[in-house]
Amino acid sequence: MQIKKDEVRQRLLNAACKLFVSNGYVESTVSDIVKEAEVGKGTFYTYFRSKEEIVGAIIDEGMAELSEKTNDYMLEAKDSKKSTFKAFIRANLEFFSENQAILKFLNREMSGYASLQNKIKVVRERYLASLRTILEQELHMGGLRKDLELGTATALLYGMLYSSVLNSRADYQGLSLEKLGESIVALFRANISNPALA
Amino acid sequence: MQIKKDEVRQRLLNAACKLFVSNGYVESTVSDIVKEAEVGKGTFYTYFRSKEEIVGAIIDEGMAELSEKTNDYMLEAKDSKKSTFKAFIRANLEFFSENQAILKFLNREMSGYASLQNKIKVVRERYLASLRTILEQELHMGGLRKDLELGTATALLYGMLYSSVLNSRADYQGLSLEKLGESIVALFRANISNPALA
Amino acid sequence: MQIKKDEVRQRLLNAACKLFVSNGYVESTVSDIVKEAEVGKGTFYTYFRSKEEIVGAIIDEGMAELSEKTNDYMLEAKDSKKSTFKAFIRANLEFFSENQAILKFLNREMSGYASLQNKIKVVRERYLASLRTILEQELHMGGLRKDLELGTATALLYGMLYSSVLNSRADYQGLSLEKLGESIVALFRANISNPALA
Amino acid sequence: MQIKKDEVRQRLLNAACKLFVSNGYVESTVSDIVKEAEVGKGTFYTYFRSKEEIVGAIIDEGMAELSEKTNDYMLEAKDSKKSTFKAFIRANLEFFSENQAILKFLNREMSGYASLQNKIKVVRERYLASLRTILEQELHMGGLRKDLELGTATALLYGMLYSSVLNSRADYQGLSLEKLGESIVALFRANISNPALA
DNA sequence: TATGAATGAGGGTTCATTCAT
DNA sequence: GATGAATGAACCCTCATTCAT
Repeated sequence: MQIKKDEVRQRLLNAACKLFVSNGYVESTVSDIVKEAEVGKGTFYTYFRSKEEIVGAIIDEGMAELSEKTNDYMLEAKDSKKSTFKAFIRANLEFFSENQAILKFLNREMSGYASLQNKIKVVRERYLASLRTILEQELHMGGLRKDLELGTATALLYGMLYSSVLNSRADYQGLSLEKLGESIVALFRANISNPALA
Repeated sequence: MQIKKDEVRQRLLNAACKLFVSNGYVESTVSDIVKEAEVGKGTFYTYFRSKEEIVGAIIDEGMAELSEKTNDYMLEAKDSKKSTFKAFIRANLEFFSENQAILKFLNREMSGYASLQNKIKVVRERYLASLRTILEQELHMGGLRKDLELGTATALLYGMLYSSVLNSRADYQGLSLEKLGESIVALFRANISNPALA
Repeated sequence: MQIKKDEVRQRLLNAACKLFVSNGYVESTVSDIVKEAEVGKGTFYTYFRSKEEIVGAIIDEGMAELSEKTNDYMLEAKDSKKSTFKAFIRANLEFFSENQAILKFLNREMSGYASLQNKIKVVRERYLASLRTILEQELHMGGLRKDLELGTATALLYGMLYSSVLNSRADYQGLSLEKLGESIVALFRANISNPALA
Repeated sequence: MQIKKDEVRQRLLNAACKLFVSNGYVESTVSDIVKEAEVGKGTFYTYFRSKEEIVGAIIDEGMAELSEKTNDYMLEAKDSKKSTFKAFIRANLEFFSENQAILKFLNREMSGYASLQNKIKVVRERYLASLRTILEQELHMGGLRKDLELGTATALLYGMLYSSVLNSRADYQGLSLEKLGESIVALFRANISNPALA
């Protein structure tokens, strides 16, 4: 019964995610979701108190996955004594690329639904903290230029990653994740040609 | 008559913009807009054929203003023989800062309303072209590091400007536009320690 | 001024009639009417108190014309000592044929607008009275079968004329007014087996 | 469940029919219909996709019923070796009297609603065909005067039935369906003086 | 627990009518 | 008198949510 219950919940979650991503939150009705999930309409309300609540659940799921992956990448980088910064950037771009749709959806709909605002804010702050941490580490290892204040650097890194994901497919088809990652790292590197700053 | 007419139109435009920004497009009803604009409900349809149309009008107005300002800044920079790049970055940050709300709205809602998609895409492409142009000019003047491909640089610059605006107020209250602008320029400069380019 | 005033009134009347006939009453807006009449919207209300009132005016105009024609026909028939009955039937069919469009409109929309009901009822009663009169005359002249009560006969005659108009063009293209008129007369004639009357 | 479902549907159908007849299609709002049917507003759209669709349903249901009744009457008349013509006329008058709405629809009270035009046209043609058939049968049996062409007779019969019903209630309260039916039959009879056919 | 018919608040939009110019 | 911008009541319809089964 527990198994069955969770299976239905997951079906609803998947259906909602799929529809939200392709049609947007407002244009995806509860009727659409239960039809996609192949359950009765009333069943939706057995698992989620409201349509808004299921978005929260989707975010939670996504962030859990992101968190897990990020940790994996960082551990892996540490183990292999590689640049955690470069690895992190690359890992994030890849993750975002894989989850582009849901990220676009979250970005798109983050305002306008008061009850979602807080959740999304928390999520972003957590993500920014992880960016800051990795920049801090890299700074300590001497790999970064020193003319940037950490907060500023974090914000700019966030912006680059963020827009890379949101716009990449549509506008910069020529840009590979590889190239983007390298360019971002390069921008933060002290100065590759100037040994005094390297 | 003409004056009165445009005044009402402008009131509706302002009201819609304000509400779209704070509540989102879907959550802002025509009833809300006319209440905010202090006109009758039917009056909305004297000036705009539909709720969707007013969004188009908002974008048009905003882009006209942006275009005008950008041209002004570039001319001014050329006249004073200053770095057009630095001036441009600063000008854009300022403009975005002043029009943060509408930019947030546009970013947020660009999907999900098919009829708006095209307009927004065009607008973004125009903006990206202007970024590319300014980077190209700076590159010719030897002020930019040469390890970045132009397309990549454009994308990253866009990302930085973009997220700076979207997130600055809420999350990085400490960051002044001044500092942000300088940091962005610095990231793209060939060599920060070279006083000639500073 | 009087002339001008009436000209505008007539333009509105014609425009309304044309639009009502082709699009129906509900689907013809006051905006449409004033556009067709090439006057300002407010002008409509200088000449008619409401949209409903203009329908009344159209009916009045039509009935005045019908009344005039009917009288002419009856006088003519009396003068030439012909069967006023046959002449009347024929005259009515012709008149209906010429005014088919507006009659269809009136028939179509006669219900549903309380304020029109009365006017149309009066008009129909006046018309029925004229039918009754002509049948009465014919009866006195011995030209009609005697197994029909006058009221019934009037109602049935009305029905035949009525549906002839409403359906003729669309459904019975083969039926000439000539044939229809003769058939109707024949039905009411005293005895078909009487060759003299056939 | 099935029973309940159809009961609500039928309540809506009855309410709509009643209101359409008394107020017309345009003046009968969905709100009116659901109020009359004593269901919630949304319930209307559980059973009918639109206000227009319920008209189609009314026509379909009505015509099915008419068809059934007509067949019954004709069979019964045949069995009892009575005049099928007389029975048919009487049956139609009775049915239309009870189902005035159908007749109004048949006569396109609702023109201007393109999607209904076709349905109504088809229905009317089918009905006219049935009138023609019954006249043909009667003709073969020698019960009808022979000076009428079949098409003309059909059109005239339609007109008599039509206006008898539509106008009887309002205008000729004195005329019973009985009397009307007899008069119509008489008009078409070969020879009224023949007591055997009277 | 699962269901889906029932619900009604609220949405965008239309249009007859008014009234200041 | 002529105008058309302004108006808001009323329309049809949607959909998140409830609840009896």
